[in-house]
Amino acid sequence: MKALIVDDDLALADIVSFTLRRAGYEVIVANDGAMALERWQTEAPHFLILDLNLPRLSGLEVCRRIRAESDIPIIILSVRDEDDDVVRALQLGADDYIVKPFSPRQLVARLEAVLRRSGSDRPVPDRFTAGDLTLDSLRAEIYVGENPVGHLTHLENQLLQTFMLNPNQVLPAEALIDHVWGPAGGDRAMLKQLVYRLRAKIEAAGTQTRVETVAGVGYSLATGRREPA
Amino acid sequence: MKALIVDDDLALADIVSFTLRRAGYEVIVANDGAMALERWQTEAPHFLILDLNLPRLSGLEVCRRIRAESDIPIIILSVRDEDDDVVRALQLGADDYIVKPFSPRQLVARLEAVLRRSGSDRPVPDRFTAGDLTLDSLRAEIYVGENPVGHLTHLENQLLQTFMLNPNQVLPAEALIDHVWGPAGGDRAMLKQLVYRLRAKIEAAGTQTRVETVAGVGYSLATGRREPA
DNA sequence: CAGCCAGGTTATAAAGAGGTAACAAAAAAG
DNA sequence: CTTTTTTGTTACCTCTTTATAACCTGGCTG
Repeated sequence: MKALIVDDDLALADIVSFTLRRAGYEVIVANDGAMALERWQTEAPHFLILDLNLPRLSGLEVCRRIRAESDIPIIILSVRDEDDDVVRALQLGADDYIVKPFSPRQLVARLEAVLRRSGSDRPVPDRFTAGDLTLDSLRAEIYVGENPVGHLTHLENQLLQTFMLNPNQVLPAEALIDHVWGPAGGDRAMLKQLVYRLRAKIEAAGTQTRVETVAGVGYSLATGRREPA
Repeated sequence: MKALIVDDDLALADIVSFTLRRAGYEVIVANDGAMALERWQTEAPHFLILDLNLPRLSGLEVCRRIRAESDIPIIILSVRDEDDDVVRALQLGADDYIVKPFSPRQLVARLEAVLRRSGSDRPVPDRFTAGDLTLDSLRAEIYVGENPVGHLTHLENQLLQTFMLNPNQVLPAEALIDHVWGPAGGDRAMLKQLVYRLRAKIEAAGTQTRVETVAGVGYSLATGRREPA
């Protein structure tokens, strides 16, 4: 997820930049209004952290112009905390208004609240791939390439999903049982049975990917490629 | 648009209440946490203004419980302005956090920013189309092309509308129940029945569009066209 | 070599999900 | 206040999914 930080105070921009990077975002910086618009166009960031007091083009104006064309989340970060400023910025379409000096933790929390609400936060991934096999965990459907080749039951879906989150790794039986049935929900006999049925389905699908047995320990999803060291 | 204000300080609740009413909102008040949940259930407000420091059930707990069942906008209004409090509230799913004493103008501006972002401000359009089937949700009338081909009941209308807002997507049973009956309002048996009745009507209408079952998950409205990747 | 695991296979039973239908309660219409 | 429509409830049936048990196999150990 890519952030565009707009601030003419380089030290400030650095702090914000550092904060967001640490929170796991990619960061681009612009130092004035005109540059902000340009970067916004060329870089297509996912959201903006915008100072109001900018050379060349005011923050409010930047906000207005971007809002005219895009619905991207915009968070204002400003020294001014007059009611008028806040209200005007929000009315122009900003999503939040934070007054400097700001708390990094709060900035991130507020940002994530806005992202959550805007729907641009990463939705829980519902599609997994291992080797040539793909699982659509929402539909519980498996594919080889583009072709649907089979339908899984709840438990099979759950199990394959666990495998795909840890491909080419040996997963102890206990861990698998926990992931599929939850704690105190399953036993080895049930897992054995489930593995058997899952194997039948993915073998019928005609894929390289297999569930391998690791005697005495558990199972592992082999993608056919060499396992990374 | 209906607000639920939750605050044990009656004077404060009155001020907020007055502010929102003047801004054109309908207002309901609750004075403690338990009452808040009850009112939320019975009154189905469009958003919450929530104090944190409540008798009987803390504001955070109210927030958590409501978030477990609903996506309704929640704005926290609290005297506490510790970073920890703000961050925790936002992480629990609150949309904004305003510190008392608050500015009425700013409260309204922030509220409206959240409502805008949450999409609850734009009126639901009253005409939907999916494939060759059209729904006039105001009249609860369905058409194939220009010809009216059937009349739906309230619930059927609600359900089809939900489908048409997300065509060709798998909608989990829970989500459908929520949209049709609201939180804590329906169960699978009722949904099953409702789907059965809706299917009868749209099948009788002679359309390509169908409600498909996704076993173990929910349903999906299939328009007959290829689904977008 | 006999016996005993662990794990694969097969079979069968229990549980559950979903479609259909009929009916009763509640709400709306007249 | 009666009649009609809508909604909720229950029951039944079928098909799928899941659990359980029995059996088979091959490797390992005493």
